[in-house]
Amino acid sequence: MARYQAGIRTEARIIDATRELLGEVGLEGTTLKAICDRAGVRAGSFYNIFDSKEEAIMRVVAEAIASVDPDPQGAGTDTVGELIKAYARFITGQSTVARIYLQTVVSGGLTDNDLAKRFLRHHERRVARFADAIRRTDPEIGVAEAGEDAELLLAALNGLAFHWMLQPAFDFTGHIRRIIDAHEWLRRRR
Amino acid sequence: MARYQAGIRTEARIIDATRELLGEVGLEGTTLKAICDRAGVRAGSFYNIFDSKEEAIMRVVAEAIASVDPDPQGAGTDTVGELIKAYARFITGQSTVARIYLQTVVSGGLTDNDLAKRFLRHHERRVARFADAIRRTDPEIGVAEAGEDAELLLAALNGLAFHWMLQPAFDFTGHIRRIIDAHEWLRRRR
DNA sequence: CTCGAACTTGAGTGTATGCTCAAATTAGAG
DNA sequence: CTCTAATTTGAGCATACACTCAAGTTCGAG
Repeated sequence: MARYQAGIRTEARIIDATRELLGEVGLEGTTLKAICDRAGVRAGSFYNIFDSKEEAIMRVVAEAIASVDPDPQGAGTDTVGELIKAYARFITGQSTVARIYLQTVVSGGLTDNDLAKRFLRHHERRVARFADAIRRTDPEIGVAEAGEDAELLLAALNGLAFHWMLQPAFDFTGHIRRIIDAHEWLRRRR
Repeated sequence: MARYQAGIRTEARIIDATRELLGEVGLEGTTLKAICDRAGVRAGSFYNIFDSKEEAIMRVVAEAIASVDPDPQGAGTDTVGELIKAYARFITGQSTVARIYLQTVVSGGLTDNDLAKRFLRHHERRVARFADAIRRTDPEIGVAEAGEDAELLLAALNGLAFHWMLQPAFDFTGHIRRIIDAHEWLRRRR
């Protein structure tokens, strides 16, 4: 834990370097050497501040999770459309953090139990947020149905985000508009 | 390349071991030692058959990609509902291969250019397959619109599959049914 | 300015990784 | 059975990995 200004600056450089590397080369390429080279420090400095490389990585992962919802205070007032647009802004606006979110959190969870648990808790909060927004617009639909709608929305959003990450020429925002339209149409079914 | 029966058996054991490990511990845990231990061979035997560890892994990845569509001969005749159900069967019925598909192919693509290209080609074929099925049922809709619908369907399917992989208690098939229903409803809009 | 705490370096540790290679063993054809 | 090709083993190579540690340097308070 850094106490002097110098240490605090070093800590920030290490976190920045870790974030960039996770976004560029994923978990596998984010070695201690790569982090230290990019941050301009030696391993001993790194371990003066962090107990392990994993600690630095989990800091960046936690940051990425926190970034998906840029407006936690909006809970209880926002609409589904606003939530969808906020997600789209996150994905297209902060591509490094978004890449870390998708790659490390989502798929890292397939092989890492801690990451899996962390992501599931986060996902549940996201589903609940969307379901609240759905029921606020349509109070007559049940909690379970709203939850299912929220799951489908989030699944589609995540799937589109993956495609966009792989192929930046993919028309992500166009498909986001279609999701909003489709959601509106399905509302009229009720 | 194995020529005698003994070598052919060894090759199969290595591929089986690689597949299991990729499904259980992902790319990072699939070390040469782990593969050889599980296959019951030494490294020298491995390198008598494969040029590199990567060659064995790409064999298994190619197999996973080929497995997503269990019925390539159905192209031109199948319905969207059938394609969706086939995907669901793939995900729930072969969990090791499905896990490899999602984890290695889809998200591995975020950091590996070869995997990314490979997956994008595969994804385009999948989108085209779904779009064909959509237009077969609704010939009046345009190619572009059918392609967009197909993208959304596949995005949602992939997103749900990720959730199911992370949390087997998640009601994957229930959500698949809702996707089929939603798709039918959106057809009636036209 | 001094002095102790914090930070940084450089050199190293122990272990794991993918891969090589020569000798030993097995397989398969005649 | 012989003999050659194929396969396998065991021992090792070179390198990379996360991390340690003592000495040197910088920081910050008094």
